[in-house]
Amino acid sequence: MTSPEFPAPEMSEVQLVDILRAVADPIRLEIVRVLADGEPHSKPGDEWGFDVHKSTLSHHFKALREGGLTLTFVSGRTHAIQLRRRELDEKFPGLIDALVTAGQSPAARPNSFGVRIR
Amino acid sequence: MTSPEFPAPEMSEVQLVDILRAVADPIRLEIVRVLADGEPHSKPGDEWGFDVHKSTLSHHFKALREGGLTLTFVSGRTHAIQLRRRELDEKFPGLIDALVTAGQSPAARPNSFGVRIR
DNA sequence: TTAACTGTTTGACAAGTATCAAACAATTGA
DNA sequence: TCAATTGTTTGATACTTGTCAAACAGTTAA
Repeated sequence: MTSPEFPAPEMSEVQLVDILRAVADPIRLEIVRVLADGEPHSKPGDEWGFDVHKSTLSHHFKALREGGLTLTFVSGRTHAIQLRRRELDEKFPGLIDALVTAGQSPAARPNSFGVRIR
Repeated sequence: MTSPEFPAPEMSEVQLVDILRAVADPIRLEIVRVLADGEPHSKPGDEWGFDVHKSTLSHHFKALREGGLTLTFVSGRTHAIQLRRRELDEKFPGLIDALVTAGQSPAARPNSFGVRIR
């Protein structure tokens, strides 16, 4: 079963600065970029490829959740994490996109038609 | 005369995380929002309306400059600060816009940090 | 030259944070 | 029931950071 989420703030209480503090870390920023599709991702430490202890990774997941960026679902003894993409896009328009897009080559960036130049 | 800028990094060396760390502070975020027009602004502490010591404000200006967000110009005994808007928009499309646009209703904002001048 | 002005730099300090390691809790499988 | 699995929590530590206060440096005015 997928049930008791870990506590996360209401989006109405989330301030822009909270979001920025949460992503102002290389590891957490990379996590957000991976989660950008808005789908749930399982979070076994191994698959992320970060060279940090599992407790450190857990600390970062907590920072993202408490910063208002993600939700955590528990399913058996595994957990899943999901970016609150819809809520974030509504309250902070363009922010997640900017975080994901930044640094990519211009050709890889979506244009106004949502289509990539080939 | 307007001349010796303080040292600022080349935009090619600026990482997204540096930018995010620089704006992940209430005072610096507000400064960036004010500077968002890309024009030079004089920086006498009084006009910003923050309730911090002048040396603290100077520290924040330095953080923005070293983070790659701003340039500082010296003119006589006054200084001016300017957001590197064009460069930032090119390298991090939509980011500054998102920071300025994001969140609170315009009415709720002018001083959402509760800080005042001393 | 001397004093006032504008802002930076340095020093000190409290608070926050990224990290590892070990202990812990819940679940699943044998 | 017992052991393995998955991830969190707690404790310790080193590092970073936001802040004030005081000293400093360059410029302008008297």
